[in-house]
Amino acid sequence: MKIATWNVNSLKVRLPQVIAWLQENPVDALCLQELKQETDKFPLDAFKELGYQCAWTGQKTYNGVAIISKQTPLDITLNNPFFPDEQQRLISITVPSAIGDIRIICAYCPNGSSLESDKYTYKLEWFRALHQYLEQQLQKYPNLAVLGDYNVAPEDRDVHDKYSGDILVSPSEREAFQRLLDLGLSDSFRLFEQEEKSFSWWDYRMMGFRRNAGLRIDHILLSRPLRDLCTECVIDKQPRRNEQPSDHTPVIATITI
DNA sequence: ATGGCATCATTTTGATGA
Repeated sequence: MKIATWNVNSLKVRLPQVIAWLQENPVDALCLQELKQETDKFPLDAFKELGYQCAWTGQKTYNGVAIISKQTPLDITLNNPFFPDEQQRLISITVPSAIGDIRIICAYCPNGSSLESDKYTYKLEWFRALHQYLEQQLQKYPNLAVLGDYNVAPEDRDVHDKYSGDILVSPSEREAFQRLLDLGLSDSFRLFEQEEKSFSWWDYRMMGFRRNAGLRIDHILLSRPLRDLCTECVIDKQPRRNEQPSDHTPVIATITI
């Protein structure tokens, strides 16, 4: 099976690209972030026509997450039960498979803005609560996949040379990300040999993509049983070359079940 | 030091993102 994550930066604007991508890449599950669309505006029919089912939660203007899946999503959980939050950033589903149920979690982690910002405090609190939720989920679901925009570049090799900011790479953010791995999750991209300077996001400004001035902040984390079955993880740069692209591009993991 | 681009909401400018 293949599972993927893509921050689309407005599903309304990007829907034709998402549909085209799914036709080219008929993954079993696609996690979307930054729908920027109210829940009742979700384009369910467009995905149904492709034979997909959906679980989603949205809000006006900001955030919003969805999981598009071939299997019927079961046990849909919106948000984090340990962290009351107006912002729609987290959704979980369960799908059946030959190795038993697989829990798929789609996350749009906060950006943080700057280290001095209240949004940064919120980001770290959000990660702490995510840690608590994943710890509980791992006990319940041994086959766990957590996909999304983490807004953390875990290591220096995940950051282009000229990046001058401290947000997304600060020690506290990296520690928060590492603490998720310490639960027994693996960054699937790093299970395999990869090209140097592999990124999943490029700034719209200053020709970021053309210069490959990017960051790797979109990740697929896998629990041990799924990690052992994971045979590939790739970043698909093609959608970033589209007209009117998202600033993020999809990451895809293959799990050979 | 700042803005640079894109999106959204309400406008001729601001908030947010990363």
